[in-house]
Amino acid sequence: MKDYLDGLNHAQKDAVINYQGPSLVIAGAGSGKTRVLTFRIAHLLKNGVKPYEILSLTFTNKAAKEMCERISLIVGSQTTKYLWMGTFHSIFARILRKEAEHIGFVSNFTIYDTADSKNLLKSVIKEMALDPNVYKISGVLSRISSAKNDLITAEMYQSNNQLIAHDRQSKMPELSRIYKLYVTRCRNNNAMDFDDLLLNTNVLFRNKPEVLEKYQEQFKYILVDEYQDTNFSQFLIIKKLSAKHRNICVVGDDAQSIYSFRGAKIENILNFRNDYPEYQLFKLEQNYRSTQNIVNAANSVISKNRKQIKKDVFSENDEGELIRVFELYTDAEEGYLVANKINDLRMSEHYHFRDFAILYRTNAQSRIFEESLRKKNIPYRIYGGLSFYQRKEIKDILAYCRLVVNKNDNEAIKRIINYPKRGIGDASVDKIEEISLQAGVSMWHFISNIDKNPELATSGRLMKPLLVFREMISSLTLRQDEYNAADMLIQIARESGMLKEMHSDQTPEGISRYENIQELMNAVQEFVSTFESTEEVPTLANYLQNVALLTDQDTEKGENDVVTLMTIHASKGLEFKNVFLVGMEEDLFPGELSTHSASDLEEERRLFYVAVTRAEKNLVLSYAKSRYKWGTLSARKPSRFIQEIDAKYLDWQAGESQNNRTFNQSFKGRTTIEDEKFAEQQNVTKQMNQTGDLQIPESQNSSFKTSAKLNLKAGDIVEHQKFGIGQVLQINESGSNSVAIVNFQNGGSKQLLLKFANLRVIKK
DNA sequence: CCGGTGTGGATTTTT
DNA sequence: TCCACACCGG
Repeated sequence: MKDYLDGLNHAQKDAVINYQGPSLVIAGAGSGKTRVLTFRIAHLLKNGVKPYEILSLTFTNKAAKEMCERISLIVGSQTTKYLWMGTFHSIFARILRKEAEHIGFVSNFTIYDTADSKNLLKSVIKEMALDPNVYKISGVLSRISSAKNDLITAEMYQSNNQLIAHDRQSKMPELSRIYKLYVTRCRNNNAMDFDDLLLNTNVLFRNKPEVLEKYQEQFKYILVDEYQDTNFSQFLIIKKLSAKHRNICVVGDDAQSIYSFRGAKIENILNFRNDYPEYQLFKLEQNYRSTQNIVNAANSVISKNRKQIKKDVFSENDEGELIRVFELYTDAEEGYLVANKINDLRMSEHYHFRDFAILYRTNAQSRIFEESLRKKNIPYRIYGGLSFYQRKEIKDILAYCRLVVNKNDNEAIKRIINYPKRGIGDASVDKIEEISLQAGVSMWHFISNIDKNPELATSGRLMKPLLVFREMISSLTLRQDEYNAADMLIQIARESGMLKEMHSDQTPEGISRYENIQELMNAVQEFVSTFESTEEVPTLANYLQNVALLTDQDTEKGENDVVTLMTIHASKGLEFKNVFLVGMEEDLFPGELSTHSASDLEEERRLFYVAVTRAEKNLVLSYAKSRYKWGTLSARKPSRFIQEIDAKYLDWQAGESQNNRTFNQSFKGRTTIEDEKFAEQQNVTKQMNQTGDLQIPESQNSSFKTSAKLNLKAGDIVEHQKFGIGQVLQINESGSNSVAIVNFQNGGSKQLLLKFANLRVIKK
């Protein structure tokens, strides 16, 4: 008996040691899925399989990294280093770079993220002189994306009568041509979008059987995590790669398939038995995470779905508390309740803030909870929103890097040719693009030859800045292999003028931008340092290779003790001692979505299941009987899914304080709570208390947007959207701009350019 | 380069 | 209703 297997239960162990042939591991929520996956790989390695013969695919970098670390603990990091472990996109990007010439790309191709794709698509639609109100960027892009995920190339699209008919019916007959031109432009730019990484891998394997064979031979064992979330394109890659050895292990839970809107096909996991008839089935059914009540309640909901693989998830933990359902009158009341409950539980059970999560269906729902948490001085962190790599300043500086590495990247050049401003205006950029497109060359090619064709410079004024720009980029390009990525980044930041631009901007936004650049530099420095013991050189090109595939979660900082707010989608795979599932009204969640087919309903039910199974100890469901949406207050009903939970697991409670509180249902304003405590808060003299904290009453009519006309004076208390509460120390008038120096509660004093500041006045 | 005005869109989003 | 954006005029 090998000791490293001892900690596994029977089912887990079975799934680990039977590693030959196709395996389907159905892993119920909280059943130790990652454990099985890591131990299975470790077990393969212990049984003499070479690390480079193992291909292990995940959906997030975080999952890959975590798994790698856990395997290292068993077999050592020298071995795991050679595993092919990563996200679908990063692994196949790696293969595509290696084999780029087989499909007509250059190895240094740029990976376009969604924003890049949108920009490109925008200019395609403009180029084709189509009405952008008819051809909406996001709609068109999602059509193209789903075509790609179904492996329908532009050529196939064109000759697919059904699709063409559909487009004609939806009044977008040009979609097929847009798709084609978009693909052409990507190719011209030597760029691939996310979907291309998968599509082109399929194309590569289809067109070059000898290449496919090479990888089929190499990857003797293939493992796929979260198999229920794979799309058709991913499915086919796996199928092709595993065709030779047929040692494929897929792990997942059909009950947690919640990404169909992104092309995920639950059928992939449901039909595994048909694709690999000789498969072995392993079911992990013991849930180690949650109390019996939570597990049983979750089961009672998901059992109503038709499309599913039968399993019997159970818990041997304590029976636990009943699930509490709170019916409240308004969202403000809901926020108040959640904040109160967090404090109560924290006091009575000694939980940390990080033991709490507030989960909701859509990001927009977070606001009311932010407010209520802030009022009670409960620290929190919102996940979602703009990711680090999506920030303008980061995208800008990376665009410089991209251009240095890939001269065909027109999207990059357009982004930074006049940033910081150097006198090459929009009209000139359009002209340059037009001429170079007609000439069939990249914009960079045109610019770098501008002195040979001076007559092409649209105006004499343009020549000089173009030459300066060319000189800067050329000079950086020459250096790119001499210096490492970190040094290059600094040089780019300096020589482009970006650093200067950032530095001179002393608004809080400007300061934060500067800090972001700094943070990027740290990340690059870290990347460089991982190369220390290797012979490879951490060039800028190397760094750029996967940067588009990084997301915010990968740069996660050390975890603070804070309450977590996120969407249910984002919570997948995580667990919390106490979960508040809020906004559980029918129209938000769900049943009455605009499109409600039977399978949509089932997916919503799975989403609900995912949410419920995040909780370990306490689960609170809440909904408001009335809620503002788009400015209108209307009556709400509880989500049908609450009723679908077997009633014996529920503890219904009306608004907690009906005894000592009266509810104002006249709905004037959003606050309808009128209890002593709250009234007290309203009357609190708005000043700093001993600890320097502020007790802030909800101000009724002030909003964040009228900052330009605030007329602040020293001594005023203000609230900034990002920086929180502070007191104005001083106002400086400089020309037409007023600058306030504000002392913020947390984060010291900052200068605010009032024009830009998202301020509201708390007290004059 | 700005500020004012008009318009359209308002699920979820691991890559 | 509330936000981001495109557009226009000074």
